[in-house]
Amino acid sequence: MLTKAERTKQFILETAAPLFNERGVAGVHIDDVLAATKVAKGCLYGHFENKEDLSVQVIDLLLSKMTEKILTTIGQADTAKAKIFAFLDLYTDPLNTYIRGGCPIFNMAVESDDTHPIIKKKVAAVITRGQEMAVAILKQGIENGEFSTKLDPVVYAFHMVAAVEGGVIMCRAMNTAQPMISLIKSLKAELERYAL
Amino acid sequence: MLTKAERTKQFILETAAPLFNERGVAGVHIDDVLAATKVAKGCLYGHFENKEDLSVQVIDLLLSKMTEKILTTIGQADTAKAKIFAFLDLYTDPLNTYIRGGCPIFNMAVESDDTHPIIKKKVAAVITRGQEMAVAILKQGIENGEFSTKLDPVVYAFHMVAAVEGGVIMCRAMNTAQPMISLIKSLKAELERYAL
DNA sequence: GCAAAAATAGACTTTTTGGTCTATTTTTGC
DNA sequence: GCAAAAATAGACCAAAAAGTCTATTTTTGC
Repeated sequence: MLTKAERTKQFILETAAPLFNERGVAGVHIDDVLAATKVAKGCLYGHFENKEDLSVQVIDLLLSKMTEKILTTIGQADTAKAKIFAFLDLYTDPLNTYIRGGCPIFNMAVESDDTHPIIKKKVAAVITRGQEMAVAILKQGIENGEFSTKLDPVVYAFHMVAAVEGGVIMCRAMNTAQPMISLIKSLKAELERYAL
Repeated sequence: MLTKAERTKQFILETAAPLFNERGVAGVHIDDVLAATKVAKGCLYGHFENKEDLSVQVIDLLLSKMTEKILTTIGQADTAKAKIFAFLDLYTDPLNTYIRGGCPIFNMAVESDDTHPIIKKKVAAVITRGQEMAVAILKQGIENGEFSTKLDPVVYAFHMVAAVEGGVIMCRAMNTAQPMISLIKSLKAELERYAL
């Protein structure tokens, strides 16, 4: 079992995570975190060196939560096609995301690309590993006869993630989830054109 | 001709624009703008009420520059297909964007969706108008026999923009422009499947 | 060339934010 | 039940950021 101190630290991270996801690193202030957690300042600074330290650990949590969510989702499907479809279905409700504020991976990608090399590197790693995994699933699908060899896994993997993540951003900006339905359908149809 | 005051104000906006695009509203400080423009503080505050005022006017400039860029680009093409292709080709180099820092529309969409209703509204309007325009072009293409009636303009327009913008974010995070080539090719191929 | 307009330098104030410190209280886990 | 660990309240400090003001210089446009 976790010690009280470890539990408190975890609680702070979990509570701060949606704040950072919604407002970005530059948009969150220590007082916001104190207000959200209702923890005393001394307590917070007992667990984190400074805002930078807190930010990086929050981003780590956000990224690992998303990764885990995706992994367990596709882990529950058994065919390559089912895995990809299950992944796509994760994006059906962009106004009400798994973690409040949209997809943390892309939120952090946008904020960090010109400002925060440490976070940028972490985000790049997550995106790259995600692409590799999607590619592996699609290759597997080709090998076991689910998909035609005409399917280019690298191209489809990139296209799929780019579309679905771009779609989330558009939907959130326009305040409507509706376009995601046909987008996901269209991405599924695209893949199905290579089904055997 | 513009008065000196008007030219200075415009100069400040133009110089501050890439800063805001790279760092976001919360990430830019007045001193950054002063350093970039080499203008005196009194001068800046003579042209803008406060940071909020400056920010909103910078965002207006960013959005209108992008809109204008897209409009002139597709304006130079004459068929519906050529217009769409010309639009897609705008995204070939995500590491070296028209305005430094990526696409301002999506940068601002991500930052503002949970934080800045005024900016969010402006961004939503630009995205919506963009979608309407793409749809109009595609409909035109169907009417004049370029595309089959099986093409769904609304679905394709959303899919196309979402993919290409999501692709830009991924490429910038991973520091590579390469995947955009095949993404754009793939979006063009998708459209071409409806060509008559 | 001159008066008005614009910009400068930079000191100054205010507000916000980040971070420290201490004495006290609460909680934990044996 | 008790000592150690953890958390609190909140005063305090430091630094950063926003914004004001003034006296002076530069520029503009007739």
